Amino acid sequence: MPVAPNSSGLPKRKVNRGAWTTQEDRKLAQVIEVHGPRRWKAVAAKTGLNRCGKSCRLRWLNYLRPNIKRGDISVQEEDLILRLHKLLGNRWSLIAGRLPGRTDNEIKNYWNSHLSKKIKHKQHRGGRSTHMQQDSALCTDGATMGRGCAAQREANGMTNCVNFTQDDSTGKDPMNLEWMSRFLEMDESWLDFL
DNA sequence: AATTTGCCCAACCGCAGACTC
DNA sequence: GGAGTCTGCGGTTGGGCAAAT
Repeated sequence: MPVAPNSSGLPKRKVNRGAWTTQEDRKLAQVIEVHGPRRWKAVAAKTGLNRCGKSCRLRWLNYLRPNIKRGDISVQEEDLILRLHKLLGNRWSLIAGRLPGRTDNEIKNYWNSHLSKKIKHKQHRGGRSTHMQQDSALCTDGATMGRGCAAQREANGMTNCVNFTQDDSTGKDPMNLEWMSRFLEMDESWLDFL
């Protein structure tokens, strides 16, 4: 396929796509080490890999970033994901922020491949006796969940008990899982009260 | 052994909000 | 204040692999 010319009449540089190679990873890590993980367009340019900024950012956040845990989501983590999803809906980045070393992409994938099925299965078997199941049903259906679901909670003031800001989800000062579990238990009793 | 099916996960896409000039 | 650009997010896709047929 011919490369479309840009406004200057020169052919557009072909953007590299697809899986990252170890050489590309190394180069990206080197550039980020020097310039930091920001100004992604500039980072992408400095790597000389013909990758777009978005692609570099994603690769860094989901794979190259230090302290990333991969695979083997523990029972405790799974429980936490379920509870947080119940509270926040498809706000994967916020959920990931409460699970040190986990990425939003990983949690989203884990939810879509494991937990959503688990919940469906449970509902099918055991009816919908708990509010958890009810809430999951509300929040498991593609476009209707996510921002909308969490936004509704916010509108109801339900997430105001804890300040889920972007800053504290960066992993600098991750809350431990026990603390979060305790908070979620509190939140569940509060939901019962409603 | 070859083919089909289903699952997992990395990566891309489109959008919205934040930021900069 | 408005236009253009950048960043971050959630949804979706497609390749690779293993299990099933």
